[in-house]
Amino acid sequence: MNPKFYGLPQEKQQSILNAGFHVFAQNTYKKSPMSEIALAAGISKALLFHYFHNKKELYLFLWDTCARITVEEMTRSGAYEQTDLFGSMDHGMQAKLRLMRQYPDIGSFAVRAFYEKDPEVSAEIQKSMGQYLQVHAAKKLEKLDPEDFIPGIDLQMMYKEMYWASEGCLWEYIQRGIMDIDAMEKDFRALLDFWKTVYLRKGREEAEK
Amino acid sequence: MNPKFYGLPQEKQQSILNAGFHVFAQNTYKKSPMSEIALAAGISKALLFHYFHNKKELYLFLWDTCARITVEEMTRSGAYEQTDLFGSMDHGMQAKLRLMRQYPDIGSFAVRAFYEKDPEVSAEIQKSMGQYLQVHAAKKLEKLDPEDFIPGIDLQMMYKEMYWASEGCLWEYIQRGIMDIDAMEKDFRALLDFWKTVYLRKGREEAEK
DNA sequence: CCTCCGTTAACCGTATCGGTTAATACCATT
DNA sequence: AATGGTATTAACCGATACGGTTAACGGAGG
Repeated sequence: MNPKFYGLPQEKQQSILNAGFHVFAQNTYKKSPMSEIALAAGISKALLFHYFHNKKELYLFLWDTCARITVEEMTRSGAYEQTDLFGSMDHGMQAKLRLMRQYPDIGSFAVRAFYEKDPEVSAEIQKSMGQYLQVHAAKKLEKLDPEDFIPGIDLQMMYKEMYWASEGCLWEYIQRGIMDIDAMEKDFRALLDFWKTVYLRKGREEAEK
Repeated sequence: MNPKFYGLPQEKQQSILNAGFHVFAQNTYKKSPMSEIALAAGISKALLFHYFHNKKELYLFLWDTCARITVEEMTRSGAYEQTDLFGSMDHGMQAKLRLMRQYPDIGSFAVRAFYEKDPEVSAEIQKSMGQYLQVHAAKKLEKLDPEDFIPGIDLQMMYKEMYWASEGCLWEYIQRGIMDIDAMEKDFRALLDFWKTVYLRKGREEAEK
């Protein structure tokens, strides 16, 4: 990959990244044409090939960038430090939303790339994704104090359920293709508040009044 | 569309449908080649063109079939008659699972087709989807008796949350591409049970013991 | 006027597309 | 064995789209 790419104005860099995320998110690797990416980025195909010597290189660069900025944003948001469950979910989602504001298609791209089957890229994707996802769920659960929650609740199930609900909410927007981040934030806030009144002992007591 | 298609053995018909669902679910309409569908269905491209005169016809046929069998399965499962909320969700998901067992990619196809932008098909998709989704949520909520649920709960939010969670759970499987329907059913059952203990007044009382 | 450099139009060889055609393979009837 | 019909396909067609290259354009600095 041509280092001159980093010399580009930030804005141009982002529009190229976003064009790549967008096109690769919609179709298979093989069926995502470089010409389409160049068009979406507002540059010529030749120039795109000037910055990235071939399609594979661009694809893997996008993948690495995607992983890098996600981890960056996550740590910067402090999502990993938070001890309070809802607090850390809040920070995490905050980070995700900030990301999606800058790179609307980064989520869809990440999922597609992760499950991409094309032998030209799949191996390297799988190899490099070590840190990228999860692991945190289990550790997060251990630290929870059951006393904070309503009696008898299955905390693991609760966590899984919350995760699915936020993913489901996210996907509703992603699929629709309308990236209204503000609306997403509102929805997610509502979810968090709802969970607090339902799952937290304290929340329950207040709601019953 | 050639009526001889219905003369085919059920098994062959399904394999063609599934091939279509699969390929069209993975890529845009324009970038989903007929040859690939034929290959996946185990027939020649020429024969596929014998049953469906052109790509557009096959696509719209798949869409109609998708809508038809979904409604069929839903009504057959009795999901629409049920008055109890969890009961109707149970029946509904049961129907969905049965569908996905027969047509693993029908879900992904439906979503993609619904949001397809290609002018060659998008208009007709939008036109014909009248009954296909929603409407039921609002009516279902009106019939709920707040006395059955824990006091102070926002029923609309609860419903939305449950919907998102099941969608999120579903998508996790769909995205992964491994259609382990039995595992999905188990997960969904667990969700339902969890919700009952958390949201239902009766469930809460039992759990607190 | 020259040179450098970001940028692109135009090009190249090849692969793939939607769709057709003419010929096969198959099978029941005579 | 010859016949006729039907299911199925290999081979083909013109058009287009692909990844990647090249030669040239245009503007800024000297």
